[in-house]
Amino acid sequence: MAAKLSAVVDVHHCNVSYPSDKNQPPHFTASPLRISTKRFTIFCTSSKSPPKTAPGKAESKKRKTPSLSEQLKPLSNTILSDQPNESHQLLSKPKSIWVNPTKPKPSVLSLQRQKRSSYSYNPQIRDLKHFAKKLNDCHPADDAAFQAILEEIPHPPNRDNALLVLNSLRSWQKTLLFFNWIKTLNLFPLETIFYNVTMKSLRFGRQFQHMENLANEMIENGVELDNITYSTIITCAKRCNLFDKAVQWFERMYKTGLMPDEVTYSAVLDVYAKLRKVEEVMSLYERGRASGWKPDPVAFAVLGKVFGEAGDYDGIRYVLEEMKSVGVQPNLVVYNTLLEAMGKAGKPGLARSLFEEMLDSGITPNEKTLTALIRIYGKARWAKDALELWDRMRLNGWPVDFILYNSLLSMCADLGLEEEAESLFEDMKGSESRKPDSWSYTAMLNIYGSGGNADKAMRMFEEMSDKGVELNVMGCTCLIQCLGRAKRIDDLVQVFESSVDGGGIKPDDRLCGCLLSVVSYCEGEDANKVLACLHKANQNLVAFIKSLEEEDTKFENVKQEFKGILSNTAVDARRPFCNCLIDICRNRNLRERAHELLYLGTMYGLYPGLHTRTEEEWRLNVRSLSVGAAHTALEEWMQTLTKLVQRREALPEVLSASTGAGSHKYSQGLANAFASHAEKLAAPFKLREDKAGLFVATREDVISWVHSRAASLASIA
DNA sequence: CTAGGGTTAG
Repeated sequence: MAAKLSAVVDVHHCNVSYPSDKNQPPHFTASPLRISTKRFTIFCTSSKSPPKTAPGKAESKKRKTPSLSEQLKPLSNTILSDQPNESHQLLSKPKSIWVNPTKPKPSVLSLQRQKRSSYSYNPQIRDLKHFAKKLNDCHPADDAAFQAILEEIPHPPNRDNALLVLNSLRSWQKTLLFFNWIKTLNLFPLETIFYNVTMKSLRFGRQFQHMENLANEMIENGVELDNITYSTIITCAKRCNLFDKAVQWFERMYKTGLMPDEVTYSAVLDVYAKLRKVEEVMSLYERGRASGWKPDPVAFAVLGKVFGEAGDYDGIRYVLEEMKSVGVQPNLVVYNTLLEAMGKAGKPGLARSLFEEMLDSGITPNEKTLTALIRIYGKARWAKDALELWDRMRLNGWPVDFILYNSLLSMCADLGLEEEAESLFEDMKGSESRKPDSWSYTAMLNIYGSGGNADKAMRMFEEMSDKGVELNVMGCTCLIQCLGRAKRIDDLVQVFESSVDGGGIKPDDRLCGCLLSVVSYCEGEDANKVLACLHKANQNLVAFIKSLEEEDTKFENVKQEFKGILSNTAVDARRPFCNCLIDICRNRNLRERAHELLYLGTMYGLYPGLHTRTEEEWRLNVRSLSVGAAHTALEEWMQTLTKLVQRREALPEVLSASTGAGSHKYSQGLANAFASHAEKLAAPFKLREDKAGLFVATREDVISWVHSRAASLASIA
């Protein structure tokens, strides 16, 4: 199926060798490749081609939670007949499996929606609305006052009157009080609709327990639960994050012989989407299709969301193809969902063309559409498209809200558009309804921080406290990064202390990573001051740095400590931690330690694709490495290549190293640093003129480099 | 919110 297709193993991708380590924490993605090697080496010292498939991959993909079909087994034995439903069929158009027309199609959903009774006009509507307003205005804690108002109901509380009032109450507490009052009056039997209306209010207040009590009361009193009841229960459970409850009530429908209709069905689809259970969503979807269901835009929005969250482009394409084959025209929400999904799948170009398609079909974008696109262009650093879209927004008068304003500011930060951001920021200050908030200030701190403008960043910081806008942890991180780069360590300490001790900011792993990077390029007293800050946020990390500096610390200890630290670190922050720690070692002349850390980082999967091989070319990819880590990796690689040459093993024609072009305006330097280190090693890599950040050497270059180096070493000896 | 399902910011 789609999710599996995108997980296909990249055969050019797995050449790092790992000694087996059985004690890895469960959340480390162990490499599927375990070429056993006794040597302490990061790169494979065998030139044999890597296997096409990775042993153990299937193992690691094995699901830990039961699939929906497993969960619904009791159901499928009673109601559904077993059907072949292989997941790999999903990308193709579902075929009709039910060839024999005398056998009925097994059905998982009713093709007809729940019918609802029509309201008749209530001549007392004015009086009753007024009455409901009095109940709504009554103080929420004053039960006696509420009861007193109830007694003054202007018309007899018969079925229609009671229903009208019940529908007009706002808070769930009052709805429940009124519902119970009607029940005690016992003037007429309470039909399903009374429960449904009450439940709707409970859902609004996220009162699942009350809701479940009512549902059980219905069962006890023999009141029928219909599709509206179930979908309300299921979506309430979902909003309260009680997903098992949602599934439980859904299963109960089948057990009692009630077929879900498409509304209930897509509510459940969304439950599985929220749980990110892609396969379950698809299984349900496919079963629905096999039952003759023609999904509507809401169902496609759910599908789009689930693939977007998985970053699964094949899945998104599948949704688009399905809509076409079913004949459903996407609406605004579907487009918004798919645009968002394209962004998450890292496809800005396809998001752009989908947006144009949406405009061509006559749909006007709303704030959410534009927020998604602006964000995508910003993250992709597509300045031209971002600015062009911004122009079109103004030109066409497309809707703008506060979130979109802040997203535009963040986009400016991503692209380093300082002037544009400043003028937008001034606009916001001048407006009544969109005064800059902590998001807006964070974006400005980000801009000045990444631009190295410490003075302006500090001015923003002061302005925030003047205006009473709270600094959040991300703003704090941007500011500290900026002050660190400007070597304004005393200001840095002051900002850290005022925001962590006084301002109630809880340092997160990103902030720690930022402090760690400042430590890596500071010396002496400055480094100690920053370490003291870091100590308040993460004691173990500081202890680990100290142990790295001690000569008699054994590799085994480094390994254990580092593993412990990484396990307690957010996944996104692990590689930056490792990069900074390597830089710290290099800047303190602890080169062996740097190699140990790079080795461990590779083992724990922090540098996937560090080394890639095809038959013609081997490449060292250091674009996600810090300068020190890149130096270390280059040294390591040259050592490995030396061994291969000495053992006369085959090398590919081309050996290359990629530092990346550094698409961020302020993130240059890795290529330069790499070039000078290659020069220092006299390594034969030449920067390719036509490809930014790509260093290339031929096989012959490398072989002669190894020989000349051996010769010079021999002459020294 | 006139009984039920889907979409916006590090």
